[in-house]
Amino acid sequence: MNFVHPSREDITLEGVLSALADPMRLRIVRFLYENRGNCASCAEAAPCPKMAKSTLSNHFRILREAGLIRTVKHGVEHRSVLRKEDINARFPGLLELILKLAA
Amino acid sequence: MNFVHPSREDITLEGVLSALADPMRLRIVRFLYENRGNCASCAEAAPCPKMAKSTLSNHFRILREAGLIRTVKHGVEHRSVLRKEDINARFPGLLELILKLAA
DNA sequence: TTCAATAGTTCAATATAATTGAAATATTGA
DNA sequence: TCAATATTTCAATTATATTGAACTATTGAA
Repeated sequence: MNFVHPSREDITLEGVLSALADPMRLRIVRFLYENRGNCASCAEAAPCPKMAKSTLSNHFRILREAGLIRTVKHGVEHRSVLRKEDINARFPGLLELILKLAA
Repeated sequence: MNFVHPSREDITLEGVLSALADPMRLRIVRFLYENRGNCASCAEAAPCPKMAKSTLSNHFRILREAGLIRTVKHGVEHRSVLRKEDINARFPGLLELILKLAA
């Protein structure tokens, strides 16, 4: 169960936009952003308590495949960080603007 | 056959992002943007020649319902304009940034 | 070491959305 | 009146999202 992450160059605008177009995923990203570089488990970053685990897991997979987060195993948890540098290198200002506008 | 457009306040970030997350729709929006306020028929703004008419029509519907374009009948054509002012009033800088980054 | 608890993932089923060809609608010009 | 044009609507197919249930991996306690 090791995760596949796209390299920085493989992050696409289409992928980023469609990942962020979902309100639940945007809330996950905001949480990670405000977590300032710290990892968070899926449960910690969950956008709402009543969401099915499998749905949450799927949202994390979409964020991961879009290149927005990086996930590593850490004991029984899977911890994710926002790939802020990669996203800003590829699409400068986009992440911050979207988070600001979604406030 | 008159079109329903959301009012400025009803334009949502989610709607705008998911409308722009499709490469064909992004090309339509780019075309309209570069058209500088001028209307364009569906056929003129078509992102690729081989796309089915019904698919194109559906993309215009999605753009319209997201509040990105305004469409009016003009003879046998349905002409669309980008709702630049409305989008910028609601989400300042977003449209220009996405178009720039997608360049 | 065994076992239960925890955290996520995968699977299969259902529900929702996108794509397309074909048929329908509306407008104009001959 | 009729054919041409531009686009929409419809129905079928295909793709994507959501969920509960079963599965996997890791840890901590008895």
